Amino acid sequence: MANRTDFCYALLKGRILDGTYGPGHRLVLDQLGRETKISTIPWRESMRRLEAEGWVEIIPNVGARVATFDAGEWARTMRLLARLEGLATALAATELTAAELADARRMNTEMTEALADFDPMRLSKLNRQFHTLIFHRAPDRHLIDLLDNEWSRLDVIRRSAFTHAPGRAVESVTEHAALLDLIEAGADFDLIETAARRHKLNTLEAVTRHAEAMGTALA
Amino acid sequence: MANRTDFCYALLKGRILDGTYGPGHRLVLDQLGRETKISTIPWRESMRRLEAEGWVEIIPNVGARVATFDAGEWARTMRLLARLEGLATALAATELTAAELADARRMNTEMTEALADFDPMRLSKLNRQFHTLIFHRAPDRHLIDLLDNEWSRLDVIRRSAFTHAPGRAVESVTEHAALLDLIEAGADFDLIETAARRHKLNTLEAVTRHAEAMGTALA
DNA sequence: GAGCAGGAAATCGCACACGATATGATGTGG
DNA sequence: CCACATCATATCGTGTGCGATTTCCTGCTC
Repeated sequence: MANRTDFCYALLKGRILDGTYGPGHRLVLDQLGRETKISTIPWRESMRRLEAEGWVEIIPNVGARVATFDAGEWARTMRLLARLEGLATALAATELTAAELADARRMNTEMTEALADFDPMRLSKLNRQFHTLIFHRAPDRHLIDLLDNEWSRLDVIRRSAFTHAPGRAVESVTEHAALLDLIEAGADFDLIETAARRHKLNTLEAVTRHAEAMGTALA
Repeated sequence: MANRTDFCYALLKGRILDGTYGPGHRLVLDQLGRETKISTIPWRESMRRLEAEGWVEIIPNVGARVATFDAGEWARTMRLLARLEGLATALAATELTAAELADARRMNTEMTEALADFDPMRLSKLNRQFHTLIFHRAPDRHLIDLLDNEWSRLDVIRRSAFTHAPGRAVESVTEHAALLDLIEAGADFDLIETAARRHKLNTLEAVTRHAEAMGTALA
């Protein structure tokens, strides 16, 4: 622990991401301070940072609470992520080593297994790992940070809004394979960007269609 | 002034954006505190927020300094902005009223005047206003915040790296008009997104080409 | 003169204390 | 019974003070 502010930040963010502090949960400074024997100041500072990142809302003189996302936020995040990840994937394409691509292929194979085992939790984790492995090689630190943030946001939203489309996972694995083929073949930048964007948009559209069929408004 | 933290945040950010505190400028807590009769705590909190937004770098136990962007940051930001603004413009298209579109047209006309007057400052301001007017109508708060941040980042970077391409402004005005035509004609979402993205990428490519011709590495 | 130990100065990090503010409960007039 | 002023309580906001850490300077050793 370099300093307490970082410790508080990590603790809060961890608890928001893992659901311990759900949407709307009040974060009371004194309370956190008493529980941890850390004064309110590091807590307060960590909350400022979380606020700027969009995880917490602070109302002056009233307090902080964990951000709550409305029903449309999942769709909006996916829509944005499609563009960001399209770009990052195309940028990463020429940076990925053969070993990394092999890793990605392995993950995709594991996804097939998880699919056969009806293990959606594992599937979701692998999916994120797969894409994270790729876009983390994009030579653009800022873009990577944005992507990490949006992915985390998706995870939190998913807990409250059950987003799912039957059969989509199978297609997804196929699209992953096709994407890797493009990258290995040294395909054109725009081609890879479009494929990666399309991949995310396909999920978004599948889920939207399914939600509509179930009579649930999503946006 | 609701509270001092917000005041400090606004002051710091303003001075970073207007260049008073240039890249690398050290932000010493005690010093700011003494100058303003505000204790270090609000300063420190405002810096946490600025750090999360990417304007300031804080090194534990050492201090904060205004972020410095390397030569490639302008290009990376434009590259990202192209995608974000493409999306936002397409989203905004159906939201824009006739009055707002008329405003946008007027701004574009003013740009022609500024162009004739060789007034690059005014040109740049109008250009940002033009795009801001449009993308602020996108029904996605988070996306708008990201865009505002990236545009500000551009402004700061521009101060250190003089980015320019002769003749590009003329084309830009033409492309603006074409973009407005598409929007008014109720063109397809993808068409507008592509046009808006292309518009930004054209600037990026023009500047890159010009920089290369001048022998200046940009990326 | 290079390298390292020791110490001074600058600055950060954080606890504590108390004033300021918001919110909800209580009471009063109509 | 409702509207509104009053007050109690919870919680935030921030000034002050001091210990902790880093940095840099100095001087000793070889």
